Amino acid sequence: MKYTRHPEALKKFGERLRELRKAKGWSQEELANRADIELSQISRIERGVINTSLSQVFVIAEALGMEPRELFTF
Amino acid sequence: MKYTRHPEALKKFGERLRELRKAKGWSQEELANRADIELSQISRIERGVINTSLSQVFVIAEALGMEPRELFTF
DNA sequence: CATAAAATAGGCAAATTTGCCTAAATTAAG
DNA sequence: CTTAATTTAGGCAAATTTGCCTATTTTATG
Repeated sequence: MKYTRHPEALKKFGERLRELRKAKGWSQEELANRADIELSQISRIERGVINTSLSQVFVIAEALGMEPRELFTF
Repeated sequence: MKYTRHPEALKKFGERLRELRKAKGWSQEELANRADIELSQISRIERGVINTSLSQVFVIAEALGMEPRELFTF
C-alpha cells in the first residue's frame, strides 16, 4: 500500500496549528514569513489537505516559539 | 527556497524512534509490519536521512501504542 | 454597502518521498 | 568461527509535496 494517509489526524493537526497561530494574533502570511514557508502551504496544512513533512513541522514550531511536541497536543 | 530540511531535527527524531522501538524489543521489521510501512523506510527514518510525512509519524506512534507527542520528546 | 485584508483554490514544474526489490554490511547468537 | 538475524544501501517508477503564481472567495473593518 502506497502513501499512507491519516486524514483525521492531519485535520486535527491543522486545527491545532490554526489555534496556536491565532492565539498569537498572526495571519497565515505572518507565520509563513516567519517560518519561511509558502502562504498557500500554511493554508493547506491548516485545512489538513496536505501530508506535510517533519521538517516543516519543526520550522513552524520554531517560528511559533514552541516545542514541536506542543503541536501534537490535541 | 524549496524543500525545507532540518537535518539535526530529523536525526534527533530518528534516534528517539529507535530508542522507543528498542524499548519494546522490536526489530525494524516488526515495527514496519505493525505500522504497515516499508522496512527500508523505517531504516531511513531512524537514520534521519528522510524527511518523513506527518501521516507516517501518526501510524508509527499508533503502532507503538503511544501518543505522537511522545515521539517529539527529546 | 464598500473597501481592504485574509484565506482558499487550482494549475504547473521540479524536487522529494515511498514502496518495492536485491545486495551488501553489520550485529547477534549458537 | 559460522550461521542467522537485523540493518543499511541503492536504484527505480509512481505518487506526492512544495514553491510559485494568479484568481476567487470569505472575513473583517470603516
